[in-house]
Amino acid sequence: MTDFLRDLNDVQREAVLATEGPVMVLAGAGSGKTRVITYRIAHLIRNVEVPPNNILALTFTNKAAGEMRHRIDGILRHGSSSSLWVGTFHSVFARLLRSYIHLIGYDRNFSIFDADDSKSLVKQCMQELNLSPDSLPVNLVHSMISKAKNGFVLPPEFHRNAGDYQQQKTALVYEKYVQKLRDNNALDFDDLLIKPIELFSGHPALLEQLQDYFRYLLIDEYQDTNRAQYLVAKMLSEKHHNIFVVGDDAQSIYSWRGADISNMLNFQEDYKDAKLFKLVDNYRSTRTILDAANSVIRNNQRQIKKELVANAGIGEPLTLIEAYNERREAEKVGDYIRQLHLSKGYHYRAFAIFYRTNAQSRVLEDVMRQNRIPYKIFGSVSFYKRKEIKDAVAYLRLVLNDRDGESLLRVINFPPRKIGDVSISKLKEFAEAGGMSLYDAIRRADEGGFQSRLVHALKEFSTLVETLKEKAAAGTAYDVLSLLYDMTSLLSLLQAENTPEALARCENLKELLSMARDFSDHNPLNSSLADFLSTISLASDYDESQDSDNYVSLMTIHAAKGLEFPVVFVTGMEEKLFPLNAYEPAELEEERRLFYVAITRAREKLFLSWAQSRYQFGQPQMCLRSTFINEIDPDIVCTEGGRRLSESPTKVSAKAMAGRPVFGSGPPPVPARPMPVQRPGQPSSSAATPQQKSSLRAGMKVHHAIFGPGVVIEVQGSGSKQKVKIGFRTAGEKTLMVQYANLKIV
DNA sequence: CGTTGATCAATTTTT
DNA sequence: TTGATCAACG
Repeated sequence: MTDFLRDLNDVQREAVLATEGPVMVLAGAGSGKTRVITYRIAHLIRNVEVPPNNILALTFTNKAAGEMRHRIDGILRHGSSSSLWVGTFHSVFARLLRSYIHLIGYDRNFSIFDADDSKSLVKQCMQELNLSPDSLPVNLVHSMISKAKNGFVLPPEFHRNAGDYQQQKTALVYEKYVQKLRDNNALDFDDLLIKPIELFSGHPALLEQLQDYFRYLLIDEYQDTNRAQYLVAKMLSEKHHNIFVVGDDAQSIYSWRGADISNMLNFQEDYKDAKLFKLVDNYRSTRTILDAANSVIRNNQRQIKKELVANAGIGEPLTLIEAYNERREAEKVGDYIRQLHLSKGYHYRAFAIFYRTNAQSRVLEDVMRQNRIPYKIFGSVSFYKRKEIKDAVAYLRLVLNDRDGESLLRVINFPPRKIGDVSISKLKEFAEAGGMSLYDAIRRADEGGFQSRLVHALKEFSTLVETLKEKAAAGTAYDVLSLLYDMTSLLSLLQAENTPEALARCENLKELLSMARDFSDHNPLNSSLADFLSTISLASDYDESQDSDNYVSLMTIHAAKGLEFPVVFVTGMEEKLFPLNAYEPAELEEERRLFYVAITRAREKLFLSWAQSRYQFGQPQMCLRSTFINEIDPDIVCTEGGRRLSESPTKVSAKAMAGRPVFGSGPPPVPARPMPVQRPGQPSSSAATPQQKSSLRAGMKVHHAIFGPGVVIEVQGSGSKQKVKIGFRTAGEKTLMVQYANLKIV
């Protein structure tokens, strides 16, 4: 009966069996965290005989939720996970809110605004409040509001606590923003966590009903919960106290998004009589890799002390790759991959290349392509963020919820139907004056005193939407979408453009259509437009499981959490890149946890690489090796030559050179090793131009690739920001940035 | 009303 | 370097 529990080690089993009361499992990297949580659920169902629908398991990604379901089905008989509540915080609460949100004055067909939508709403609020984005950047306001929401700080409290100018103004925007969301009958991502709290506080009977229903609450990646999530979990578990959380404080890497590691550190105070289990037996990595991880994380103050214990052999030392610049770095990584692939038989899928920032992926990608190494970049532009997809989805949202002004504005002139900014502002005024939503204003366009051409265009638009609404009432998402494509001739318009981009967009739209069809097929009971929209609003590309294709994986370290690879390259190990500008000790600690995550992804081999110089914002910058390298025991790190770091003669101590541009106005510093020979046919980098730059003088005759011949009138500034005003024979006067102008002196 | 060119800014981003 | 945004044109 309890056969499956034999797969667990002692601590894991105890954690699984402690089914009653609060439990926290501190699960180090690779210690079988998912295993514990899935086995516990299986145990609850099989042995404790808890009905599956009384179990709620919350994760952070859809992928993790899917994985969990899959593994539970593997332990129990297939399909037994179907009535379990397993999902992300966001998707589970979105689903609950569809049933109960009318209690707090929303319509059940609320739209879910993604980050772009909410940003544009913030922008709109700021415009209405006459706040210039120069003194108060939209992004800052948006992130302050989001942080406030994640911390469950509502507008009144935010207003009270607002200190400086920015906070005070943000408080005003925040109030307006909340009001506008309501007018749009929309929730942003953060609302999906906050609204349940508001709902439960105002409706204790409902809360109690749910407390009894979700008798067993399990939360994965607890170190990443923010205050709102903490509160909602606390509310749900208040009655029965069966809250089970799993996490690793050392892998908390989302504090900048409001994740609060205190939730984990204070668990035992928050939940009286909480049991604590520590999983430190690692089943993933070699001892050397774990030694490296342990020695790095030891430098953090704020943590629960634990050291991972290896079960695998000692393994090989880490390899430190030092390269002249980021291009060489990428080439070296490519060389190692090819060599390990050819001589040691590693599949391409065994390799992962990590980087701190997305910008670093470009060179790596170039080099992989040149070397014919199959690769895949994770987390580039999401499918759902593509313009054409957002446009099509906006139609669907509007059909479901015609108060959704964001969506309306997206599609009112898509495909183009001659309704421009001017018409839209007139329409807005009309709506404002009549206290209507924009869509109502459109429906009553003939009363607005608009030009008849505009009235006609608006009527046509509302007829389209109304027809789609009728379809939505009876049909599936697929039906609505295909009718939309038909009525707007979307696909043929794109095909007519006949550019590669237009055809790609066309393909994407077809893909969306087939997704809608799949969705209806797989969820015959919940295939309404609302269900489809919820699912895709809360989906991301990170959910894509790695299929069996054989490629090298390129991703940011954030995206790598939860994954593992036999061979890992951590690139860009440089000061100010990794750790990325850490102004406060807490930030440095988070960067260190990120490094810890990177290290612990590796099973067998770990390479760390850095470049002495790297282009940043188009400028080559001198780089210093990351201090994180020094935190690893030098006995377990080798240079490419095979020497232990501990035996290496020189330690770079070039603090004085920090941040200095490689090619400034003065003579270029001598590189530590000879410059690589410029390959023929390769575009020369800016290294070739400094002499020209500094030698430009007024009166010189120059030649420009586009504007042709001209004479220098004036030289402004120096160095990288140098500009030059040139009178061209044919093109007239122009002021150009010297570094990009590519001028030839005649 | 839609296109072009200048200007400016630039982490990480589970949902 | 890229990309996003906005003013000035056609």
